[in-house]
Amino acid sequence: MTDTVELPRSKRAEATKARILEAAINEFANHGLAGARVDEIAARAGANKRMLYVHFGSKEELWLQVLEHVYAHKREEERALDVGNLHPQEAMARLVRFNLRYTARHPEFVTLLNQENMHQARYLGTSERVQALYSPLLDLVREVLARGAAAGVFRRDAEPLQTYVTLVALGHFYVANLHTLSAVFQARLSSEAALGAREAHCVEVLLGYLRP
Amino acid sequence: MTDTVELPRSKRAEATKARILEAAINEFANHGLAGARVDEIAARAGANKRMLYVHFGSKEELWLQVLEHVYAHKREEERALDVGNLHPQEAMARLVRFNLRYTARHPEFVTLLNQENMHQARYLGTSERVQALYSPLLDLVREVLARGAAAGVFRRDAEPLQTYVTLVALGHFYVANLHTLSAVFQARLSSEAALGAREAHCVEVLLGYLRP
Amino acid sequence: MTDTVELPRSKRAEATKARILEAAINEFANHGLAGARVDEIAARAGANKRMLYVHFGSKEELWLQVLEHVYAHKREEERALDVGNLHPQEAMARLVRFNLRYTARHPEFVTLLNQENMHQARYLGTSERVQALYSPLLDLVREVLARGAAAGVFRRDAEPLQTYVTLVALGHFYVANLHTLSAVFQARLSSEAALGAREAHCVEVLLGYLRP
Amino acid sequence: MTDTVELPRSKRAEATKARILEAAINEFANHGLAGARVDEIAARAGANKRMLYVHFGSKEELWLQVLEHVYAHKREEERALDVGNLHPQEAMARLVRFNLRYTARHPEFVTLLNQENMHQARYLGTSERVQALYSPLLDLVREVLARGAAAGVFRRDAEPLQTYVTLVALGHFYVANLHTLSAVFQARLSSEAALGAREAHCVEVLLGYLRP
DNA sequence: AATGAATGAGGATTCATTCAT
DNA sequence: GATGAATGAATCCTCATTCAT
Repeated sequence: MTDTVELPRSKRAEATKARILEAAINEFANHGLAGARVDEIAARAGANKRMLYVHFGSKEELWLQVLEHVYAHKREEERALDVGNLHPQEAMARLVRFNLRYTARHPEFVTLLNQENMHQARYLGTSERVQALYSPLLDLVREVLARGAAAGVFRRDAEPLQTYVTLVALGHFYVANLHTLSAVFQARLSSEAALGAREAHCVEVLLGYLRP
Repeated sequence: MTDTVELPRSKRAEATKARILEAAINEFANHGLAGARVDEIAARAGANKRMLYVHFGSKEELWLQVLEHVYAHKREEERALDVGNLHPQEAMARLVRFNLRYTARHPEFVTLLNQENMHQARYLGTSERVQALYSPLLDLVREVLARGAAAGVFRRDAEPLQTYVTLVALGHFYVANLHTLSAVFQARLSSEAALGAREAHCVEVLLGYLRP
Repeated sequence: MTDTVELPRSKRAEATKARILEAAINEFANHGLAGARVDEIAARAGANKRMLYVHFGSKEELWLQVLEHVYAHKREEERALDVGNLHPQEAMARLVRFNLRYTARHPEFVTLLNQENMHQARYLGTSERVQALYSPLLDLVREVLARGAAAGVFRRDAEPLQTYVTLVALGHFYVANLHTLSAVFQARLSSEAALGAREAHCVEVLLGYLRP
Repeated sequence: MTDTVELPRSKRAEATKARILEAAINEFANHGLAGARVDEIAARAGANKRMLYVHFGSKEELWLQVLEHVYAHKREEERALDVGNLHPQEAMARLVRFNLRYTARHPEFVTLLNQENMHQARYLGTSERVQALYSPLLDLVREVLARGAAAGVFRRDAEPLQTYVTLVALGHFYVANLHTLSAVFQARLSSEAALGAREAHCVEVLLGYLRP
């Protein structure tokens, strides 16, 4: 009996496809759509270049699937958040921390998004799964804001969408600009200490703003 | 001994170089370093491709000069800001608005920065003019924070660097993600109305946070 | 010791092979040897690509079998012609008409032949069934010419081979160049009317020439 | 003084383009559109592959230009024909011989035409120079037919277009099928003797048909 | 006999860069 | 300083063919 059980045929193909996607996320995140190399992706995936085309059709379609994948992944983690029985302020702090930490753990999300924005969302615009991109986090923000306002601990004029964008921005920007900020301020902002400090600050900002 | 006087290059050569830089900013902003085409830059500049190499040496060196140029441009406008005789809250609001509006007016700044971050600031890291990148805005933030704290209208625990980063993030993120946000929320966030609303919100967030 | 009796292959296998051949005729006729796609042939045949290799060995061998097949098919129809009891002139007219109509009904014959000529008959040259390619039509022409000459209704100096080639040429060329002729003369030469007119003309030419 | 005078710049580019076209005619004639290799064309032309794209844009556009070129070349030679002061029969014989000889001297014309027909004249169909393809030979045929009829040496019912097609077919088919005919009849039809015999026969056929 | 996955060589096309004038 | 032509290395993609069930 051995562990290296031969995968059933379709499973094996599925695995190849998954490895290619994984490698593509990496390559695209590091080099962008134009800078990424199809050969490199295949090589890193330990797959034949042809398979990339069998499974994804073209570099651009692969790009789209990568985008959809990282979006879906973040949405999934957001969906798993449960702040329903936390005090509004603690709940909001949790959301802020989650976002910052997720972004720091997944810098590829930031890079890919930025690239797609450079392309004016041309690819996402054609996605049929675009609706799946809608953020559960926005709903959570909305709900927590309402609870906080009702409880009198939050100001009543905070708009959910703006607040959501701000919340996301606080984490996203820091990660997105880690390198240039570090260069300009000659600091290692990616250290856990720096990240922790940033996290505390972001919570302060949002809760400070929301004070009634 | 001779002073290394700047040679009075022919006006025409200077103009050609300027046109190439201009075209490069555009091309790089729209397509990134890898996606940009040297032919296109030369064509748009109405210059011979060879001139690009005469003036800039290589595509990568041109990229670096573009980065330095857009950074310098923003710093220049920041330096022109004068909030010294404004009330701290009005001064801070002014800084927030300035940053958002500048970013909105210069989306290329955002795109280029994001690209450079993807490259882990490899090019800026080698820049000898990096010190010129240091932000006057940060000094302004520091000074206004101090004035506000002294006057008792701002909290005393706001760190200048964190506050500066937050201030910049609020504008930058919005512009950087205009397209994907628009796609996801099916809205035209680039309208003046939307931008105005965002501006008001950002001011609210920062001033709300800074309340003692 | 066993006789190498032809194994009664499964009916199913036989059918698969036939479908592949059919699909190959089409694909080769439309795209030529180099332009034809093995994947497409298999797909059109509703067969697995592997089967193509099992039954035919390679794309080139398949090409040869296709050639032999279409040649054999024409020869078969020629063999079925019976003009023995027709008056020489009517017999010759019949041969002309047959050839033109057959060619029009089987444009793939023309295309495949042309391709093979481009290849300088490299594949047919290696065929072991080449003798099967000898044309019964030539024998018919020879015989009718002889009868006509004997009867005094045909000139006596018409050489059978040249006459055969001319007869074939009259139909073949028209079909072979249908598209470019149509383009150049801006006419729809593939209509039944046009084909009928051409048929009448060809008969006129050959019988006119054969007048004593 | 040396003969290898350096060509003025644009002349040199022109020469490169011409060499590429020349090489392309050869490669396309021998291998067809799909079978031709761009690398091979460039190599044979002694040119860099890139130049092919600079001058022609793509393989398909090069194919079109090749077609237009060979057509134009034949039309030019046809235009140079002068049979106005020959006796109708001699004039017609001259046209037949010219066509057969031209075709034999330019087998690439036949191959290319056949290929384009296989593609259903897709490329010529998009040509803007299609009108240039109209055949002066057709006009000559028309004129000679009229003169012959008027002089009472030709039948009066010969249609010019049909007669033209027949005339062209007689030569074209022979050249087009030289290889398969040789294979089937085990003869060397490309010898001068065979060609001469074919020429005599073709003249006989046409003049025989045209007898009143 | 049949299948789906995989392969590696090769194909058209594009790129940043340099040469010759 | 400026130009048009040229270059060779890559880049994306495709193909006929084979492997492992």
